[in-house]
Amino acid sequence: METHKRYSVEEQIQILSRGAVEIIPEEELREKLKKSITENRPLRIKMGADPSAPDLHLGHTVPLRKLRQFQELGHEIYFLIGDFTGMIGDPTGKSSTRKRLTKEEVLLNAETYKKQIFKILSPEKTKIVFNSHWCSEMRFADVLELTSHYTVARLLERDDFSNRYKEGKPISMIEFMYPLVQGYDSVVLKADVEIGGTDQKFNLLVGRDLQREYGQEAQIVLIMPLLEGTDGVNKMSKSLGNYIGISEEPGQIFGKIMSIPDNMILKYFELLTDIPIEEIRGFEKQMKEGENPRNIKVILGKTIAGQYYSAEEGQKAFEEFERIFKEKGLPDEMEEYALSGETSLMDALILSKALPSKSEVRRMLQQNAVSIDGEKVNSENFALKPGEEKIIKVGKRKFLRVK
RNA sequence: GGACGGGUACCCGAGUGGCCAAAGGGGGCAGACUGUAAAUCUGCUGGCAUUGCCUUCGGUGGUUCGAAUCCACCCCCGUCCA
Repeated sequence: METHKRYSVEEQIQILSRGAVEIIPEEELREKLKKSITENRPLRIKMGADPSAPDLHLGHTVPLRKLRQFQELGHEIYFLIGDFTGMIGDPTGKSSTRKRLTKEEVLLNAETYKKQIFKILSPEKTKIVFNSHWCSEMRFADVLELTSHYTVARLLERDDFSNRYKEGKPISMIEFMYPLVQGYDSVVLKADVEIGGTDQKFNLLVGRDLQREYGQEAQIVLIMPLLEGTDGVNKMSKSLGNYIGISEEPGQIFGKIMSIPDNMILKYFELLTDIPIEEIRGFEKQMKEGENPRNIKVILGKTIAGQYYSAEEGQKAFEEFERIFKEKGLPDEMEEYALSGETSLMDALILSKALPSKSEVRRMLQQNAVSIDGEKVNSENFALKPGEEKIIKVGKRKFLRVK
């Protein structure tokens, strides 16, 4: 798509260090970039992904956006789907092995990945590779060869391992192998740079060592922070329910952005948008000078929702939001439920699946959380008649249109 | 192969015969206050039902008027010894 604008080494470094926690070592990255310019050869950038969880959220986009920057600078991306390492599971001490996905499952997940990562990456400059291709071909002798290049002492340097070792907790051989396998991927791919979250630092560094052992130039390790979720505390994850999915509706994305704690605003700008750093500094200054952080957050929400849809959609999401929460209005679209006859409020809420149980409905009524057309209601027997359109609101965010 | 410890509601965790739908904390939800922020305060947090019933404490059987609690067998997890 983009014709080759030439970026100088320093320009590249500046772009690439945005948001990065560490570049190990930065000097070597300079060397590589310099060589890449003089030899007119793109660098090979590697990032590994878990084969099992293809529902991407903003947290995943942090390293992906870094990959995109590399692409814009003319480099080549190797997006590695760890279908082989996936059956080990990155060591956490929780479970040492996971069930192996079938080929069909892996391919299916890969398709889902593609659909999502190409919202960020350009397909032309992305190669998708599977590490089972080379890993499952290895014979036992090859595996021994690999292990001969590393020592137990060095593997024990990993926090997770050393802690467990000290505490006398088990470390299974298979998970002990994990960093070696991941590092070996870098050898096979001849990676120049590998990108990963802070939790990946050890593994990525093993890659450097192994490449040297196999007579290659060591890869640069570029560490990106783990993004906190909407709670501002825990890293964003689906299981914690504090995530913002990139496939969610623009209104959802905007609303969720509005609910992040204030102290996350600048970080989100830096890691999730292309807004220039100087401008972000400007926001910081404004807030220090008393600007209501909410207004800055609105810009953030519009920008991010806009990135995955369009500026107009972002604007629309914002207006919708204003209407609902500021002016206590109603959203454009809401769940609908068609009455089949006169129905009590109780039954309508249950049948429409707005609430999961009758006890829950009673609780909500007791807590003054239910209103019909803006009037608080406390009786479960409130009669709803077909033909009379009414809007039921439960709590702050749940709307139901019955007719 | 052996010794010991453990499996309680979404999570952690108390409970060792009835007062247990099960303490406490976390999380979640709702209300107030706000900027759908943070902090704070209050309430709710198995299901059904107009104060009663049903299901739940790893599984299956048993003892008992009555069991999360006692007994038997089994399954699972962890630590240590071999």
